[in-house]
Amino acid sequence: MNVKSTLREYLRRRGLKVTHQREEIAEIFLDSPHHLSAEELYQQIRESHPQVGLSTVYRTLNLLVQAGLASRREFGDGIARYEPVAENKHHDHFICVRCGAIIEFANQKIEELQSEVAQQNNFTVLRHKLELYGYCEKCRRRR
Amino acid sequence: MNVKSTLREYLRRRGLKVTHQREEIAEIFLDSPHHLSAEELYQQIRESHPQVGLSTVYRTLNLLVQAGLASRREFGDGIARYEPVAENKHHDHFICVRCGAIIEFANQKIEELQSEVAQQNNFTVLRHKLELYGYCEKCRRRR
DNA sequence: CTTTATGCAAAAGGTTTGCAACAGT
DNA sequence: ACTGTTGCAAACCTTTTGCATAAAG
Repeated sequence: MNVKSTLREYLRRRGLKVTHQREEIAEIFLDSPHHLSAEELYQQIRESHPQVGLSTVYRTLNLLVQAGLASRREFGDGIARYEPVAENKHHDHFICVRCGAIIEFANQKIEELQSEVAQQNNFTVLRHKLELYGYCEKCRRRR
Repeated sequence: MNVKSTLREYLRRRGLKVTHQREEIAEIFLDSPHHLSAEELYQQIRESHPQVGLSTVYRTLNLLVQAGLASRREFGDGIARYEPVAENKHHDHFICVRCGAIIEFANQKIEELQSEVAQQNNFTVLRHKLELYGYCEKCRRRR
C-alpha cells in the first residue's frame, strides 16, 4: 500500500499513467514472499487477472526498480528476482547450495564494515549485496 | 601455468582430453584482467586462434568452474563473468554505478563477520560474495 | 581404433521491443 | 483528443545443445 502510493506519485510526477495493471502488479509484488521472479509474479497475477501480459509484468518491474521501490537480484541461475526495497530494513541473503533455499538475515556489523571499507578505498557506497553460500540447517545435517 | 597443470590433472583423472583449445583458453583466462565475460574471452582467443568457437569457450569455462579453478559471477547486467579462483586471496568487489568500473578489494573483517553470522543462523558457509555499489574515486568528484 | 572434443548452426530460456488497439488524463 | 500503455508475437542476447567431423589417447 505504501509502495502503491509511492508508485502513483512517481508516475504522476513524470506524466506517466496509473493503470490497473501497474496497481495490480505493485500490490501482488508487495504481498508476495520475497525474491519473486517475473514469471512467478506473472503466474500469480494471472490467477486474478488472466488478461495481463508477461511483458507488462517485466515493464512494471523495471519501472519499480527505476522508482527505487524494487531491487533486482541475480543469484546465479540466470533468472532475475525482484524484491521490495524496505526502507530501513536492509537484509542480506544466505543461499543453500544443496536445496536452493534463499534465507534472509540481517547483521548490524555489515553497515560498519561497509563504511570502513569505503573509507579505505575512497568509494562512496550507495548500497551493497552480501550473499553467503553454503548449507542451511536442514541440509547440513543430511549431508 | 598453475591453472593449466591443475586443469590437465583434472582432465586426466576423469578420462577427458587435454586439447589445444582447452589449454589456450586456460592460458588466456589466466593472463587476462579479472571479470572476463565469455564473449570477451572469445574475442581475445580469436586474435591468436581464429578457428576457436564460442561454444568451446563456454564449455571450457564451465569445465574450469567445475574443476574449481574459476568462479562465475553475475553483477546484474545479465552477463556472466569469470575469474580465476586464487587459493588464498579472497577478495570482494566494488562496482561503480556511474562508470561501471569493477574494483577489487580485500578486507579481513569480512571473514570474521561471515562466521559470526553463520553461527547465529546455523548455516555452514562455504563461500560468500560481497558487492558494494556506488561511486568510485573519479566519479564521486565529477558527480 | 575408440572415445571425447570441436565448430557450426540451431535451439533454449529469459527479457525486451514494435506495433496496432486500448485506456488514462 | 492526446499521450502513454497494453498484449501479442517477434526479436534479442546470452548460453546450451545436436550433430557430423576432427583430434586425443
